[in-house]
Amino acid sequence: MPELPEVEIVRKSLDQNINGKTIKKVLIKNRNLRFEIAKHFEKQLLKKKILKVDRFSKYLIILFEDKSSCIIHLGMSGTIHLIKKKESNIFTNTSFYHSPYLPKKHNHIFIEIEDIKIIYNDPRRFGYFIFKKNLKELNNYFNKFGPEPFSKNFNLVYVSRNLSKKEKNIKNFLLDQNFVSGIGNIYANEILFQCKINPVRSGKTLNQNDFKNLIFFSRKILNKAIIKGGSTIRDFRNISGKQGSFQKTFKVYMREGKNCINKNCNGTIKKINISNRSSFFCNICQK
DNA sequence: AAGAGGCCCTGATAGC
DNA sequence: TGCTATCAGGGCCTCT
Repeated sequence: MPELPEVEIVRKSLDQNINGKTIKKVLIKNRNLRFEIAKHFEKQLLKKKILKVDRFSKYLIILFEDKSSCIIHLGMSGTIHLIKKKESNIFTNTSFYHSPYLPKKHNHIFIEIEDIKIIYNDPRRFGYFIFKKNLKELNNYFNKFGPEPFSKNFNLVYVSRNLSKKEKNIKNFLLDQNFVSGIGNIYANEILFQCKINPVRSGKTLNQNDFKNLIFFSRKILNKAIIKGGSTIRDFRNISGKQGSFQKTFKVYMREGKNCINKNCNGTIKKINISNRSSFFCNICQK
């Protein structure tokens, strides 16, 4: 599901609902996610007051008042669901409204935060939760990552220095989180279309104008996706069950065989495999 | 050292 | 209907 825009949508709605509240209960039904959830995880979260919900790249960061934190990665299929406590029962028991969007299977983690219950669902179990004791540990975790597209560090000098003379193709560069953080397969395809760059082009064949476009359109596409509430393919929703709409504006992703949307271009959208990921591009205007 | 590919896992869909 | 094969928004690990 989630690239940077989708994770940002989740972050925003999660922050609005749990900011300033205290964790009352943690229940883990299945510890066997991408990495096994640590033995003392429940204890580490219990009674922690939430300062804010942050995000870096495709990672959610629940920051606590004592500067400890919980990193959440949603993998390919992770979703977070939010349920509010029933008003009428608030003093009598802990029953919550049932969310119509809560799947029946694969609900692995339940966290009660005062009048809110959040539930982590993940069929493929590629996601994970990690607790970090302090800011130093948290920062160390993201040390190896490249800048987000929005960062001032993702600039012409940086891109030029990293791509020039490299054999690796530009599609794999955009997916390489050590080069730039937060772009996944959908947005990599859409960004390259806007840049008019063929995904198989190697870094060393690109010029300064290509680098400028890569920076500009990475920012533009991700920003636009965030404004549109992310992309809903398969069943992505924000934690309140609302769908995104950026998928309606896909220019190449999932458009194999269709006409290029650019006026004056007679091209057709092609689909090829690059490092086992689908790549969609116009065979004429992406050179 | 850089880069390609396998693999972790379940579910949806297509084809027979 | 039911089988099998293929593919999916990520990224870590291993091998060359």
